[in-house]
Amino acid sequence: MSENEGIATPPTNITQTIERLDQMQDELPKRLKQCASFTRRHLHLVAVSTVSDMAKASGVAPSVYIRFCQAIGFSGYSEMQGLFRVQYTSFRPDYEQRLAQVRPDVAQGSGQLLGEFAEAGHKSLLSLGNSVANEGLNSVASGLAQARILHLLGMRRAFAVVSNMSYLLGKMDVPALLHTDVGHLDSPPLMTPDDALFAVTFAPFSEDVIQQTREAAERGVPVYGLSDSEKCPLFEFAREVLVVHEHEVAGFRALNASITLTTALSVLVGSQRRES
Amino acid sequence: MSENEGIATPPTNITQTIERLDQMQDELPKRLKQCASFTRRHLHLVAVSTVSDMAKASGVAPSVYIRFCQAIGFSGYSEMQGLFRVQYTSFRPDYEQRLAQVRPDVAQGSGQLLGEFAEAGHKSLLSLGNSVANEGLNSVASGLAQARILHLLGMRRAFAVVSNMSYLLGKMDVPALLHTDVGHLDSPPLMTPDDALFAVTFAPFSEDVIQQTREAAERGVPVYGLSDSEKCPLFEFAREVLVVHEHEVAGFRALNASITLTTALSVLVGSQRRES
DNA sequence: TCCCATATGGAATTTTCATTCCATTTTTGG
DNA sequence: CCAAAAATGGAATGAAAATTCCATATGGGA
Repeated sequence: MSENEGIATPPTNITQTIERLDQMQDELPKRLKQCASFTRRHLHLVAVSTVSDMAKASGVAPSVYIRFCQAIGFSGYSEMQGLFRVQYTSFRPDYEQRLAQVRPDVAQGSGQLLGEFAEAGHKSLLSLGNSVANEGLNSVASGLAQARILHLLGMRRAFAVVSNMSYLLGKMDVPALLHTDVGHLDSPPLMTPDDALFAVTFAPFSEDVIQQTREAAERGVPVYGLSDSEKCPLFEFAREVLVVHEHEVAGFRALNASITLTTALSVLVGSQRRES
Repeated sequence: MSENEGIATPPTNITQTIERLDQMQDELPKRLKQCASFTRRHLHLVAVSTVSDMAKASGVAPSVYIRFCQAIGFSGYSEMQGLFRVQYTSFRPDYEQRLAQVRPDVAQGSGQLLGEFAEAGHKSLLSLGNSVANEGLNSVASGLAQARILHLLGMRRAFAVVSNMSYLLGKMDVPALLHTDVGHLDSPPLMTPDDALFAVTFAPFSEDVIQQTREAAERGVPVYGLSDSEKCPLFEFAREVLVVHEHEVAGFRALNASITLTTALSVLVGSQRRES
């Protein structure tokens, strides 16, 4: 009988749960095996789902799913769910009470620091939604979509942004050229008025990027840009400049808004190109 | 009275929820403000907690917390929780089939698309808070901080991530080397057991990166990594692997969680180095 | 083929949780 | 300092979820 079999020792962490899942996979009856299989593939759902949800998704009755939890060693679904919830939270009501009062601005530990950056990320994404950028996004996209070759230019902090664009555009078969050799002489001749240049530069603005972009504009190349300031020199000669604001933590800025905006932009360019 | 005040329109996504939270912060009574404050800083807990949990953590009675949810515009806690839970359920059976027909979204317009990417960004940052990654962050940071030279490796989508790290670390005078020549022979000899290698690879995993990393590990180089899957081959030979989940829009993923995590990581490494 | 052990699904029960209600406290305006 | 309005916390209620129970189905061995 199932009463006195295995010494129902409940797994104490996710790792143990996975191990037991894998090891019992074979010796379980059909329906219970379904539970094991689905659960193994969707572990993350346990924390936020009810038994009926998990049962339905596994293709079994709720009671069966509970029996499955017990077969694994838990007393029931609740205990298993508790394990997954704790794993997600690391949170102690009693201790947190204090923190609820005051908002510490300075990062202290690492968890703290990651939290601060996540918070800054949320803020950056929020201002992205409010920003004027949205309006210009479409026209920048169509400007870039018409280019024979799309040149991407960005240094220092901006380099990650353009290299991400380069990857995305390449994936969508948009001819894009990531310039890594700013300052060299071989780049300008590559660009023609049939092309387009997308330059990214954040304050303090890279002189190389500005110079290169200015020259391209003077040669008749359509220039578009992304910056974090209205005072960016790009405004002087670019057809359109998108502006994002990245919130900072301890003097450092992540690239959430820039990456998100340029990812959307790249996808737009890709889809506009496909249409024509 | 509270009956006819505010046009109880419930927020329909994370973005709106955060906005409303920020905007109402001031005009709320004391206890409700506590709820807003705590919730704002622990958004990721909503999906996996009960009202009593959230109430206790905010330092208020459960009934108060529910009143807070209603002040925000929700009908109650359940509705609010539902909003935060759906982010986990995005690949349930029903939704899995939709993957094919996501394309049409792109055609809808740029504002739409940007908004979707921003929303996906919020979700990614939330799961970053939930992720087990946090725990390992510290140990990865100290592992990397001890390296003589920190080697950075990542291709395709991951390249933007490591190039951003390269910039940040350079700015903090941490000796970091961004490998752009994966597959060439000159790289391996550069790495010694005194160094450390940080590799980033997302599914489907780049064979070059895996190969290069494996060789380094076999040569005694401490290896750490970042991936978006528990099945990443890096787990076989890395000392520690951080895992993030990026939400996608129309089959494309922005890098919010990855960039945020690695930015925090870089800053941690920088500050740990400065201490020694 | 028949019997027994085991597995299964749905209904019944119990527990937990969300929500509302109300008495008490606190704040606001005069 | 008082009255009226709002806010608060705890107890009561209602809803939903977890768990158990039991009648039925299924499969393996005689």
